Amino acid sequence: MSAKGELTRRNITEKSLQLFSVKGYFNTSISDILQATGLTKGGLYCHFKSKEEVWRAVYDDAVEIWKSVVFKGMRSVSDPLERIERTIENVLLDYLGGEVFDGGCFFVNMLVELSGQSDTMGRHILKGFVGFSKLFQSWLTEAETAGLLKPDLDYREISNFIVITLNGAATLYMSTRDRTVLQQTNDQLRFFIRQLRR
Amino acid sequence: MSAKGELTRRNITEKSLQLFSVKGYFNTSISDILQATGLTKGGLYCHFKSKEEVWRAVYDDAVEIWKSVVFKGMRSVSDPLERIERTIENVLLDYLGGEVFDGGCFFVNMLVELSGQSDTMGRHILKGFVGFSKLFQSWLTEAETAGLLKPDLDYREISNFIVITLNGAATLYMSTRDRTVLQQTNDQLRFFIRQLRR
DNA sequence: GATAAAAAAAGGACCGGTCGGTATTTTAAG
DNA sequence: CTTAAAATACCGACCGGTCCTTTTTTTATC
Repeated sequence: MSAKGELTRRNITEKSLQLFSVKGYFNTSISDILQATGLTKGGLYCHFKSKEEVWRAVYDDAVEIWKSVVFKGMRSVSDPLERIERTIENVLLDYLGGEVFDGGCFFVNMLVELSGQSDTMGRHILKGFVGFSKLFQSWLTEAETAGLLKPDLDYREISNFIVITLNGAATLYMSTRDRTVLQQTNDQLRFFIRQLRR
Repeated sequence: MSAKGELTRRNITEKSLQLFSVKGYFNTSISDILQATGLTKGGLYCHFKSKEEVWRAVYDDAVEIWKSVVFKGMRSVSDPLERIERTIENVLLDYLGGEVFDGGCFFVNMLVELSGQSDTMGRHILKGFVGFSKLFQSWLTEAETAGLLKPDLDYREISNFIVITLNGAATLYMSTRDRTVLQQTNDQLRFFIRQLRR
């Protein structure tokens, strides 16, 4: 793969990422991608052997972009509960509010569209959300060993609740484009997290 | 419209409702609907003049079904805060947990798929969610006048938060089919509501 | 209640266009 | 001169929708 090849491949995934975000997987056609990239079919299928393979590359790219926004400067936050608060804020204000992807949250959109349609793709996305919840769980455990938490909390339930709320905010913000939705959700979740402190 | 016509029309909307719920709007083809109903094109287009019109009829049906599940026996609940709790429980355990629609929540699925794709359809769905939030707001106002609430609460923010959480639970349950997600979300929201009492 | 006219429902062939994907050829870079 | 990248033409299948015909149901008349 030459330098030029690498470049067009990146061009394909970048443009496809926005198309999939806005139009969804099924309603984005190969022709849409060709038009956006300025390629022809031969050019595209030289880099990917199917539409689904384009999607997988797009998904991997999207994960990297998401991580870079959501965990920005997170290493320096030592308090695990504050780390959770900051991550939530990054998701809501920087990732969603920053319109990182044109059509809202790529992952939520794909989860809704592809769950029950494509087992493999659906599971692929779900794994990401489960991993996100598990990360919160690990931070809560960290907080527990540091003696920061009230007793008898269900870390899985709490983590799932956070992820659920973030997902819900993504769908409502995508359709309303009302920033107060993000700000208010952030306020509510911050209050929720602070209640966990002993 | 004759008696028989009414019957097949209902047959079309019933089958299409499940198809749209599971496969989404764009990925459900007219052929899918024909196969599910046992009709041919002439038969279908005798009752609806386009795919979008089928969808609108399906949407109206879905609203009625949703209402009948979510507001079941709600008239007899005089305490507005309990009414909110009961409605939330109905959404989570009866509507979502009861698998009223095969593919999860028809409305959330459609909101995600159609927002930004079809302005008219997207707005149509969004209006439903806004109305749901406004209903909670009116119940909170009712609770306020009855002296049940803590002071200085933002009813719009609270109502949106409930709707957001319900939407998030719908997406996560649809993809996991894990009932504990519903039960735990219900617990969290009930706790949240009870904190509002003075 | 039988009968015929009118209307509704359904069938089915067909339309142009688009779908994802393939095979072959041309172009350009190393 | 080799090889990767891109262009082009093409494939069968399917898309939503139209048109016209046939069948069935409803309605009006006797």
